[in-house]
Amino acid sequence: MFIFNKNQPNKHKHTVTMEDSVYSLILKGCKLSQDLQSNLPTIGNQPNLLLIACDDIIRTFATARERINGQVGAQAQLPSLPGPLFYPPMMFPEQQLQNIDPSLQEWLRSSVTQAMEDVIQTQLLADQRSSFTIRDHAEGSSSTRLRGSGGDGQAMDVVSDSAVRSTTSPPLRHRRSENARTVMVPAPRFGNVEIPPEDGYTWRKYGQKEILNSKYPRSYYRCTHQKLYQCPAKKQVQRLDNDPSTFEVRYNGEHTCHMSSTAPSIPVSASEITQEMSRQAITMQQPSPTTSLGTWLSMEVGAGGSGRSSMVGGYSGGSGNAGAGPSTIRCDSKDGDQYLQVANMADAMFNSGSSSSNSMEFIFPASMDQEKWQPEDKKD
DNA sequence: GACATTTGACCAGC
DNA sequence: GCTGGTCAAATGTC
Repeated sequence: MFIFNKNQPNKHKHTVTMEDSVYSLILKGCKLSQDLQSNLPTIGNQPNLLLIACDDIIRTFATARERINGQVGAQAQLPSLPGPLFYPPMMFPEQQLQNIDPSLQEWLRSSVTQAMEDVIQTQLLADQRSSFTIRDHAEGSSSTRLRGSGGDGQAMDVVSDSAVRSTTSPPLRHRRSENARTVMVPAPRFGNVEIPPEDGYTWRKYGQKEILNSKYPRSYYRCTHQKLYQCPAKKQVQRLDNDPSTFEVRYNGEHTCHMSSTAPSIPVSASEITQEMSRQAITMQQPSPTTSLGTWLSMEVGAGGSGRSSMVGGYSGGSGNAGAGPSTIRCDSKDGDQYLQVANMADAMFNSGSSSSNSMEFIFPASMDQEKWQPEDKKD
């Protein structure tokens, strides 16, 4: 992989110009976002100004995207990529990072995470107004079956308890919470397919039970912070007899742990999972304010890809494994690496779902071990 | 040592 | 008494 070297400005002049332009555009977009955030208190109630600011940001990233796409099209075809989640950890070359305004770095570190959570909250509100909401068991609609789409392109159904019972389980007799919510979650296509995808909260398994007339056992989880914050949230996970590739995940109790100032601040309800999965799976032809730029970029850059999107942040099991997919994906195209990195950076910034801290690590790793950045052909 | 999972035992609703 | 849900000791992992 070619690394931009300020000390040799004439070397690889053309490449540097082109790539530097893409990087500059993305950094400009970041700067515009930073400006917008700082100006929010004053222009937050002025839709026209907000629109202009958002358009500028979108236009900047769209231009970057066009250049990336143009360069990719003129070069060797990049390998097929399943989606942002499965990208190998990407870092900007250290020299590139040094070119980033320190204040911008700091903003990216500290603000983007909060901004993304704000976006999620906003989308949640919109979600709650839309028809794509989960039905509480108490509502008791036996015909409720809402179809979303899983992070890897698979469908995810949200069904009421009664609907689940009528199709997959014997009649329930007792101890079912009136506020229980059931989500049908597809098993990951990669990695540990025995466990349903990460939903943003950390759970501790406290039991497993063979269920009568069911081929698969039911696992019982409670919130990891139950003791610390008296968080009552629980969930039960069971594979469907007639569709082993689908998990029935039943949520009982609301998370209260995120209300604590020291507790995780990512409120993920079942409807958020639904919303996030559907958002990830949207096939985007044009960027829009609601478009996940990273996904959009990566889908375009990953020419010949499967078109499969994925949950950013991925599945992380209790053992600390990261990602449900292949742990590494080799990119044979040296030049392609840099475009993937650009896409990954954008993805980490705008498509990060629940693992925002990891996303920031993507962009600004705590330890900039340059050896890790060695191109494949320079390792060993 | 802290925290997670596993698994047999126990409790309680039906 | 059957069954689902939970407890808690044993065990594993980092």
